Amino acid sequence: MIRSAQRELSTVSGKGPGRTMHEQSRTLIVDALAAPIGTKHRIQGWIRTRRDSKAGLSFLNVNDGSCFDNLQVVAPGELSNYEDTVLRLTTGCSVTVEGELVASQGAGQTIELRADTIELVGDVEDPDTYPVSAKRHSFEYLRSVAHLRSRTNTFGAVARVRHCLSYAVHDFLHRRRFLYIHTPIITASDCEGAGEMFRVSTLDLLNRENATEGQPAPADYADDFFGREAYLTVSGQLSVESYCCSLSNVYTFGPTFRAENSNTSRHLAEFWMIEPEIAFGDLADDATLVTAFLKHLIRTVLEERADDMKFFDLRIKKGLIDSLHKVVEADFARVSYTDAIAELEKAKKKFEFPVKWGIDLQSEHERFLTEELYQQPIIVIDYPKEIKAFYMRLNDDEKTVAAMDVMVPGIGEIVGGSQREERLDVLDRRIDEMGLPREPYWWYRDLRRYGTVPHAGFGLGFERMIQYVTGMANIRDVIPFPRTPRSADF
RNA sequence: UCCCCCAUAGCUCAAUUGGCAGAGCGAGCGGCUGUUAACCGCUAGGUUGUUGGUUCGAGUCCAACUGGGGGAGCCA
Repeated sequence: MIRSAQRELSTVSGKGPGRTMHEQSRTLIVDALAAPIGTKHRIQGWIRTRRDSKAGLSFLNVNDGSCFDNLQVVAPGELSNYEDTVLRLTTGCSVTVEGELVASQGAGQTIELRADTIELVGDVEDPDTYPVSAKRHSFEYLRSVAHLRSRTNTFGAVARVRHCLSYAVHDFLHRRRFLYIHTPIITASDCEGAGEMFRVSTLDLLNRENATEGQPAPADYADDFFGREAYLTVSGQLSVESYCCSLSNVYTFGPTFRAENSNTSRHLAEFWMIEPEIAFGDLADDATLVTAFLKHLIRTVLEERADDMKFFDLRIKKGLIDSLHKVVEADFARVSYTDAIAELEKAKKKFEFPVKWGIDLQSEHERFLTEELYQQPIIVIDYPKEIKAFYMRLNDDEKTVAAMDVMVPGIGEIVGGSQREERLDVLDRRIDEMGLPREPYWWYRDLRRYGTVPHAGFGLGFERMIQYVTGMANIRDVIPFPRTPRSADF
């Protein structure tokens, strides 16, 4: 596919036989901007703006997504197609430009490409209705043209930061000898216990073969594809625990699906989650890992995407870079749930939800703790067992479990984790207490019957991390094509 | 799912008590200029989200629906 697409493109630009990517004579703009003056380049990208000078030349800002900055192309009036092509280029047109890098006479940039040839690859049908014209657009509007919004500064920057973070996740864990485990997307029973699930089925619910008189027949999952009910995963954790109990340090990084009817700026029906799991480790190890992990991600983005981060700092959230630097330097505060409740009770602030030991922390409580009291990311540990999942390890006080939530200013909860209950008798007791059936967990319980080990892990919401790092207010703007209730366009 | 708010030109928004549909940006054309948030002039651009209702008359008032935003819950 790529080969033929390249051939097509090469034909359009009249450059002879097709080339594969690595043979291509194309210079990406990120490389062109770093190349020495006097070198010749062939660049390809999309026009951001065109400015004409009646001194007989035009300026084209061209972007190809390889970095934040555009390359300024100077188009001399002597070009054979200056009148009929260059002067008709509009925002969004794709072009191939060959020329020489020269020192720029203007302000805004140090170098520019003086064009020898400019070829129009793809025209813009109607500049008046081009959806991402050269003006400010609201994020709400851009969501309705999600197929084109990556051509804007903001969404290009988000995509590059997203890639950088994604790469940094693998890099950090790989270097610490974690193995990347591909846990299943389809799960066969509702035993993951993390909320509403999407059903996976090949049954035609609207046209049952055995429907009679408009009366639908009852579902019989024995006839379904898997011969039983199946769902999209809400977490890879239980699966990855099994690999943890043999390969030691492991992680998942994949799509996750929640059918919750959540309509907020920090929920998606389809999102990506990173779930490391460490063997022979406890909650303290888990907290140490998550701290180093988050710091590494932030540090990497600040270094490798300085161009995009500068933009976010300037246009999206003032002071963003400073606050991220502080996070990298300061240690995260670790506070027990019990102490956090005490702090909230002491606080002069009036909360809508009254504070009392045993309650789940509400948004307003989390915000107060991380944004006002500590003013940095905090790790709250040891929650009451009643408000946490069955698999979390029961502490010696018999009242709390070894759970942790990491909350950050502006987002709230970004990580949820725990030490897992490795004692079969305690696990069984907890399953019973929560009114869950033991049977579906047979394999999970097996892990505790055969060479059980203390282990712990956490789940990091990848999009929330991107939000935190970029300052983007809405989670729908940090994933290419967001899926939310009543919305699955593109 | 609950509460509040919104829907008018390609986009962002105006429109007086219910009385002729407006501006800025973007776009097209022209002028000026090694330009870069350019600047100056002209032009085009509308079934006011959908359906129904009240009224002599509805962008404006009422109802339902659809879509969107903010907050809450659930969570990552």
